[in-house]
Amino acid sequence: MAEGPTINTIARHAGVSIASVSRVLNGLPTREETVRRVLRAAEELGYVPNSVARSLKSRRTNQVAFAMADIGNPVYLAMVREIQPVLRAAGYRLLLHSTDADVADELDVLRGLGERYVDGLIMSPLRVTEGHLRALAAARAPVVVIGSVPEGAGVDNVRADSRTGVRLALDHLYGLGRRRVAFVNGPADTVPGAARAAAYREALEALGLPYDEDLVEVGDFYREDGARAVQALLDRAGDVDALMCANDLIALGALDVLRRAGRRVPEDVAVVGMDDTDLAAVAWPSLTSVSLGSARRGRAAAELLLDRLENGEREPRVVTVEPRLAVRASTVGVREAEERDEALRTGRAPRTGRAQRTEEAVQAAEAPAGEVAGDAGEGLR
Amino acid sequence: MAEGPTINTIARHAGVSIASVSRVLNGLPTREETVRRVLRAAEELGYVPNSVARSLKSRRTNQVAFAMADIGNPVYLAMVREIQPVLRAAGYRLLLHSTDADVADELDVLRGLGERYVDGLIMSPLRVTEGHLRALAAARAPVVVIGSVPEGAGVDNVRADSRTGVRLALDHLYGLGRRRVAFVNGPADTVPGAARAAAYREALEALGLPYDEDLVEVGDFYREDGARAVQALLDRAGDVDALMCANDLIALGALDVLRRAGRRVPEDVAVVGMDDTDLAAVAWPSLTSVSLGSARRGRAAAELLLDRLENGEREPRVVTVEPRLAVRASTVGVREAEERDEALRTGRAPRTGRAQRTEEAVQAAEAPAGEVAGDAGEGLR
DNA sequence: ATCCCATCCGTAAACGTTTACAGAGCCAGT
DNA sequence: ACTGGCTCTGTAAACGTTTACGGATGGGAT
Repeated sequence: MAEGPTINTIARHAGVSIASVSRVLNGLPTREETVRRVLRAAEELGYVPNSVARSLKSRRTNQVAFAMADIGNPVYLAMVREIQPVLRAAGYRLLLHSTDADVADELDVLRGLGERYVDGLIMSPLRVTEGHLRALAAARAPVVVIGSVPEGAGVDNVRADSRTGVRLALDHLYGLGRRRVAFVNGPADTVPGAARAAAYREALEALGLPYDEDLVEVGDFYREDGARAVQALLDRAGDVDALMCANDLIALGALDVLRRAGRRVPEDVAVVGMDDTDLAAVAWPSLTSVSLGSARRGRAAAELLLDRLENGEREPRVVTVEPRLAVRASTVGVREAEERDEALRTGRAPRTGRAQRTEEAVQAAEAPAGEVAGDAGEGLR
Repeated sequence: MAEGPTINTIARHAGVSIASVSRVLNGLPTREETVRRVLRAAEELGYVPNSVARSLKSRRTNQVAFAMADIGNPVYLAMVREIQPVLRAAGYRLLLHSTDADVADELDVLRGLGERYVDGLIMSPLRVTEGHLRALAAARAPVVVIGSVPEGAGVDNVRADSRTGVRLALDHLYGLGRRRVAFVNGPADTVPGAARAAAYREALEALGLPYDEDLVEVGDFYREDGARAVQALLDRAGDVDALMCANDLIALGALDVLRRAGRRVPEDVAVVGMDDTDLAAVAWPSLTSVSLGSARRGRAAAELLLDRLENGEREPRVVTVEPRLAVRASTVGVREAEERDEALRTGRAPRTGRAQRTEEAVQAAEAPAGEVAGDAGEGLR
C-alpha cells in the first residue's frame, strides 16, 4: 500500500511545474514536448489522480446518495437497479443509505448533506414528518424525493399514483364479478398507507360498492403481518371474494393463509398485490399486482437529480408515474394467465372474450396533475 | 444552496483562531471559555464539517465500496443487506458498483482505488482472470474478494463451499431414491460454474453413480436460460428423476418447463436450486435449495475488511462459509414441506421417519481447509 | 534595433481541514 | 526579580488538486 505518486512526483520526474502537469492531464493547450514528458512520467509512475483533492478544489464529489428504508425490500431494489445505471452513465457514483424507515436516521442523512460528501440525494421516506419538511428546506444539496411531498416543499418530487392504481385493481375485480373486496393495508401513518386507504374508499364509491369497516385490516408491509391480518379478516368476514393487498409481501402472506384455510385462489378468493415486484411473477398462483412503476420512479428521480445538478436553479418539478395492472393467475386463474403470458411472448392479443375484457382494465386511467413519466424506456423530457 | 460556514467563519465569529476551533470540535483540551464561544458560534451558524477536506488531510474517506455483477441478483442483494449494517456500525458509508460481470469494468474499479475515494473494497467477481490477479496485487487499498481466488493472491478471501453444497443436495436426492440426477449449470468459465461442475462429478462418484454427459446441460445463470437448458435436457434424457440446478433462477426456469411438460414436482422430477434466495421460499412448489450462505459471506467479508482497515498489515485470511440445505416442497412434496415448516415454527423436530432421514442431510459436511465462519449471528472470530 | 504580441510555463493562492511548533501569559519556587 | 514549567492559543504548513496571474521567450512588424 505504498503512497501513490502525486502531481508533484510527476512534475519532478518530468522536470516541469505542477501547473503544467495539471494542464496536460486536463487537456489544456500545452506545448507538444511538455505533453509528452508529462504523459510519459504519469504512465511510468502509474499516476492516478486523487479524487478527494480534486473534490475539495472543484466542490463536486461526483457522488450521489440514495436513501431508502430497506435495501431488502424489492421495491427499493427495483429503484436502485434503475438509478444506478443512469447515474453511472453521467459519471456519478452511487452511495447507499438504509435507514430502516427511522425518522431520526433520515433526518441525519439530510443534515449530513452539509458534509458535502455527495452532490445530491434521492430519498424515499416512508413517512414524511414536519421534521422532514424543515430538513428538506434547509438541505445543503439538491434532493429528489420519491413519494408524495406537499406542494411548496421546494424539492423535486416523483410520485406514484396509488389512487389510480387501486382503482385499476378494483375495476378489474369488479369486472370479474367480485363484490366483497377486502383491503389489507400497511400502517396508516405512512405515505403509501394513507394514500392507499383513501384510494380504496374512493374506488369503492366509484363502483357503487359500500364501504364496510369489517373488510379493512391494517398490519405492516411484510409477509407475516399480511398473513396475520388476512387471518383476522377471514375470521371476521368469511364471505370475502377478493383481497386487495397494499403490497406484494402482504399478498404473499394472504396466499399462505388462504392455502392453509383451504380457499382456492382465485376461484373462492381473488388476490391482488401491489408494486408488481419480482416475487409476484414467481408466486403460486402467480400474483396479479398493481405496478406503481418502481423502476420508472427510480429512473425519473435519477434524471430529475441529474438535470438539477447540471442546470442548477429552476422551479421544483413533480413527476407522476402511471400505474399499470399486471394481470396474473391470482385473479384470472392459471389457465388464462398462461394464455396471456403466451400472447405477450408472441406479441399477439389474448383470445378469449374474458381476457379481452380484463385487458381493458390494464389501460391506465387519466393522469393526475403534474408531469407524467412515460415508459421506462424513454427519457425524462 | 448558500455556501455553508467553514471553520474560518466560526473562528471569526468566535474571535479565536481556526486551530482553536478545530481543537474544540475534535474535543482536544481547551479552556472552558473558548469551548463555549466556539460551540456557540458553530451552533448559531449551523456548522457542519466538510468531509472532503477532512478526508484530504486524514487520508481516510470512511467509505467502502462493494462491487458486484448485478444488484438485481438476489445473491448479491443478500450480501449487501449484511454488509451495509456492519460497515455502518463502524462508521463507514457504502458505495455500490454494478459491473455486469464485465471484466474491464471490474478492473477499472480496482484501478479506481488509486483515486482514493474509498478506504477499501469488497468485490465479488464472477470470473477471476489473470488481469484480476495483477490488478489485485497492485491495488492501492485493501480488497476482500468474495469468491475463490488462488492462494497467494495476497487478498482476504471469503469462499462458498460449492463442493460440500452440491454434495448435500445429491445426498438428499439419493436418500429420496433418485438415481438419474441431472445437472443444469451456468457458464463453465465462471468461478461458481467451474466449482459446481467439479462438485457434481465428485458427488456422483462418492455416491457410486455414473457420470452421464447427457445429464449435464450448460446455460447461463438466469431463468430463461435455465428453462431452455432444462427443455434440452428433457428432450434428450426423458428419464431424469431429479434436477440439480446451479442456482435458484435456473431452478425457477426448470419449474416452468416441467409444469408445461406435465411433469409433477417432486413426484416425477425433484428439483434443487442453489443460493437459497428469497425466491426459493416463494416459488411453487417451494424450492429446496442449497444455501451457500450469501448473507454470511457478505458479513464475513465486511468484517474482514474492517479488521484490515483497523489493524493494517497482516497475513491475508481465507474464510469459508458452510453450506446448508434448505429442504422444501420441490424435493419432499408439499405435505412434508409444510410439516417441516410447522415444526420449525414451533421449534419441534419433524415427525415422520422420512423427514428424520432427510433432516440428516441438513448437517453440513466436514469443513474444508481454512477458517470457517459460523452462524450469521456470530461475529468473525 | 526596438517594440508588440502570442505562446508557454512557473509561482502562488485557494479549497477546508488537522496538527507541529512556538509564543504568550501566568504561577510558583528560588 | 529571575527562572522554569505549565497551559492555552495562534501561526503556518500540509494534504493534492486547479487556476489566476505574470514573467520569460521568441517571432514578426516597424
